[in-house]
Amino acid sequence: MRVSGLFGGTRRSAPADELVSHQLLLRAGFIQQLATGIFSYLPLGWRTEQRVRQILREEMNRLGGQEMSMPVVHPGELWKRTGRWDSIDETLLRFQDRRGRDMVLALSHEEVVAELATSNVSSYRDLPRIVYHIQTKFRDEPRARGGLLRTREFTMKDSYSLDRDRAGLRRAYVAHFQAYLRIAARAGVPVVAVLGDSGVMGGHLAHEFTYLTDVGEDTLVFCESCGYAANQEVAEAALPEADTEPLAAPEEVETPEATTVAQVASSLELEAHRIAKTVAYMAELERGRPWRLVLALVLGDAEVNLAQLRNTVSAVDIRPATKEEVEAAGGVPGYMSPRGLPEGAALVVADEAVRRARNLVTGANRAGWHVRNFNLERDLPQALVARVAAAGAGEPCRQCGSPLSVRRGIEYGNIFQLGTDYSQSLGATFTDEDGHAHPIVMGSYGIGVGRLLACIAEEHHDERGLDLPLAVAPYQVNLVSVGAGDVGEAAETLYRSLEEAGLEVLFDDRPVAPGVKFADADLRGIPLRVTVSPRTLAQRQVELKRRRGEPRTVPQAEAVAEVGEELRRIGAEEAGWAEGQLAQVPALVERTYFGEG
RNA sequence: CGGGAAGUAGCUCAGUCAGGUUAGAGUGCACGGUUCGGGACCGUGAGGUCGGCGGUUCGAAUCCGCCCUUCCCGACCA
Repeated sequence: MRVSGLFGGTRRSAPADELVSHQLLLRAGFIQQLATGIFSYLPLGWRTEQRVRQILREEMNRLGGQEMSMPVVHPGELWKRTGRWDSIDETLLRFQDRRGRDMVLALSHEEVVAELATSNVSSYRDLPRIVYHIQTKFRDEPRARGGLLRTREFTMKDSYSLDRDRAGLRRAYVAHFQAYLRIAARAGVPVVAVLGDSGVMGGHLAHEFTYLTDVGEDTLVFCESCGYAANQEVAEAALPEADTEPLAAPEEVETPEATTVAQVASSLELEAHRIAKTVAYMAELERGRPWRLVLALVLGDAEVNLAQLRNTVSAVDIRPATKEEVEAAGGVPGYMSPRGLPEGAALVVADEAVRRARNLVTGANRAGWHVRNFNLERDLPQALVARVAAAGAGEPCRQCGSPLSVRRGIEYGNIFQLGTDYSQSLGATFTDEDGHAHPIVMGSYGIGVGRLLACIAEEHHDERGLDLPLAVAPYQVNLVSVGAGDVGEAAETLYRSLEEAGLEVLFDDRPVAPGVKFADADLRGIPLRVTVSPRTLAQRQVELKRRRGEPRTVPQAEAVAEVGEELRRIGAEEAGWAEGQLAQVPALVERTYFGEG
């Protein structure tokens, strides 16, 4: 490809306050935004996307996946049958066709796969199967952000496993677990696997594959000592021992101006974890029904784990309550607790650690007052008890007791053990050897292609621009001619020779100053630059330079061979790096819990 | 959806507080010339419903109201 004919050039500037990786993808002419969270891929970006897709295909095929294609537009009816029409909020984009029928833009394809299975799988002989496609998804996210990090329209590689039992599901799950690590390694992105939330996909066990970076929007909890790793949404710290001190009688105590945990702790001269903190939320427990006040009770030094709270009360949606909503239920902000609220005013969920502690301090629902000697089981027997406190840095690991650490990351893919929820609601069954019908056991596995691209850009750039791995770069070689005349002809000849040798070349043939070409080459991040100039030509040589390496010259006559050799070296180095990343996989699989079977 | 900010040339932004000639810069684009190994220089030129609608005013990019769009921070996910 000639730069002179390329659709989409580079830009000198990009909007401020965007992620660096996003700015570079914009400036390099890889992507362009059309609307919030909706992007076009320009030719260079598209080629990189295709490279990533190729890696996905190879790894999916390798584990026995069969590529296919499923529709983007689904009848709403199908989603009503699995309940997701009601259980998913506005993230699911709904509309009607000309006949007034409900339709949805797919945000994943569990329904369609299960529906396909009803007619394409009938016997245990038709199992196991793994199908996948790489296709557009739409999720009307409340807030798209960070360029490709979080878009509304995006490409996902989603695969689905169909098995007769949990043992089969476990095999497919482990195969994907390994493949996802391989894919990231091949794309040049270091990732870790963490326990994840099964969320709207339903199901039981889930892992997420995360690129660790401070700009990530996920919070992960790690134990350096035993390797426990989980998204904070599902992370659990070790539970404290149950208190054994005798229950004391409740006693109101005046705490003027003490509306925060810190103030109460200091005013009563006690530690924060001796306080039962109440956090108020409003939850939509059933679609279309009025929202309900939900009070979460955690120890004073803990934060509420919203995902866990949401799962505990099976909420469709949940958000922090406003002061007005708290007051409407009879609560006094700053001094609130579920204790003493009118019967049924709120759904109360207490953290297990609160249940185990005795004689805590909590709000009196009266301005300026708290209560000593609060005991959950005695004073609030109706409260639900669950693990709704978030595991934070420094808390003891549930597996080994070592202090946990917290980091940020970008989730590029995840895997779910679905079980039989979808197959049961859509009637996807198979017949076993004895003629009995059973629901098919399903798994689902997703990778965000654009998000992976964002991770690649985040990992591979410097102040000059992108520095892409050969495995995903839009072209292998960036040929640059400096000057016209003989140089131009020599460059043309080399361009043809490189292409004839089967190499993918971006040829900057524009009649512009060398500095412009070099700056653009650096910005686009193609791994190998080849320069033909009067200076090199005078000695019958051309220059080879890796994106971040030192230039060297090679004889003009051997240029094609030298370029091929250099590309092989780059490829070998990347493969070596990937092997290093993957060396730990067997141990990781060994110590990772994948469920029974 | 809550909080904050912004919409002016293809792009990045001044100008708006304090209303008043023909609305600016840099960059990009076109043409000419000089250059030719790190976004070089000189000249000429094209390019704008100042996000939209309404209001105030002799007069609105500027003040007021409503709406739309976009970004950032929170609550949600590949």
